[in-house]
Amino acid sequence: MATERIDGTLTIAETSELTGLSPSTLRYYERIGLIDSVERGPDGRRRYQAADLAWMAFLLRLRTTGMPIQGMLAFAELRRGGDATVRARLELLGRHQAQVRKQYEAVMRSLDAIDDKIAHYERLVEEQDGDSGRQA
Amino acid sequence: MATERIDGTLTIAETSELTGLSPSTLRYYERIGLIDSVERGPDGRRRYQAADLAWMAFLLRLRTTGMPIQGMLAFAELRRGGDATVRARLELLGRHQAQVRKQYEAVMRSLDAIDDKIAHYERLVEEQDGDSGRQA
DNA sequence: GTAGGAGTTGAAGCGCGCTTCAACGCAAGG
DNA sequence: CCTTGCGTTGAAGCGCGCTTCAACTCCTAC
Repeated sequence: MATERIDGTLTIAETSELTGLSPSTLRYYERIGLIDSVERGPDGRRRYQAADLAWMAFLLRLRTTGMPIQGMLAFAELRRGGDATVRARLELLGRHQAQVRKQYEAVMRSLDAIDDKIAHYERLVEEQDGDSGRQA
Repeated sequence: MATERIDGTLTIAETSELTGLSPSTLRYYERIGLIDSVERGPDGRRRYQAADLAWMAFLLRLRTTGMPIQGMLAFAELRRGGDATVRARLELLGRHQAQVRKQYEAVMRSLDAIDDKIAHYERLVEEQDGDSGRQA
């Protein structure tokens, strides 16, 4: 960290480093309302707080599990609605989870089938190796 | 099946029905070389054979596990190369599988974290319910 | 004063994976 | 003959999730 600030805030570059999101993506997420408008320093530049980082970490988990931006946006909007929306958020997450698990099962079934294909190819390769002496 | 054909071939509509791929997608896949050029009836229309269906089923498994079209295309091209490419195909599939498993570990970790969030919200909801008598 | 580096904005662009469109062909049925 | 339905083609369009670009503003160091 080149310029350590006395408050715990981070520049966009540092936040980018920590989250793995590019500065452009950070600005993009803010623009579309996925991240609440970030505080600015006296120079007009963004200063990310710990709370922002925590929220982004959560967003990243949603993204990792395949939630589309529209879904994350819906969650972000509920969050802005405060305590009254807790139940709705719970439902949103629950539905997402069920969906992820369902998809995961489909993926695993396909992966098993691919396994079979691999086994098939392995037999082929063995035959080729075995034949190499006998063939022309 | 409205018009059963004496050979076992299928129209594009029937193939679409069976695979879940739209006719447009079937044509698109053929155009980009993901599916080998399909035989035509005397009227110039596509007639899908059993072998085509089997290949598509395999492609769908690759797609379900998140392989991008470029990857499937690479596999399709190897397949056209015949027996000589069996080892390369094996490696391609192996790399893909390792990647899928790795990614799904990340997904599962995120899902666990989301579980925690859900548990957190559930506690909140209980508190709200419990407080409803005591609060204004 | 001036150059460099990090940041800002709005708008345009891009790669992916299809989907849609427009114009046409062909065979069967009324 | 003419409509209906299913198919064909090449080209354009689209939604998603960013990324890139151009023009500008600050601050710091020299």
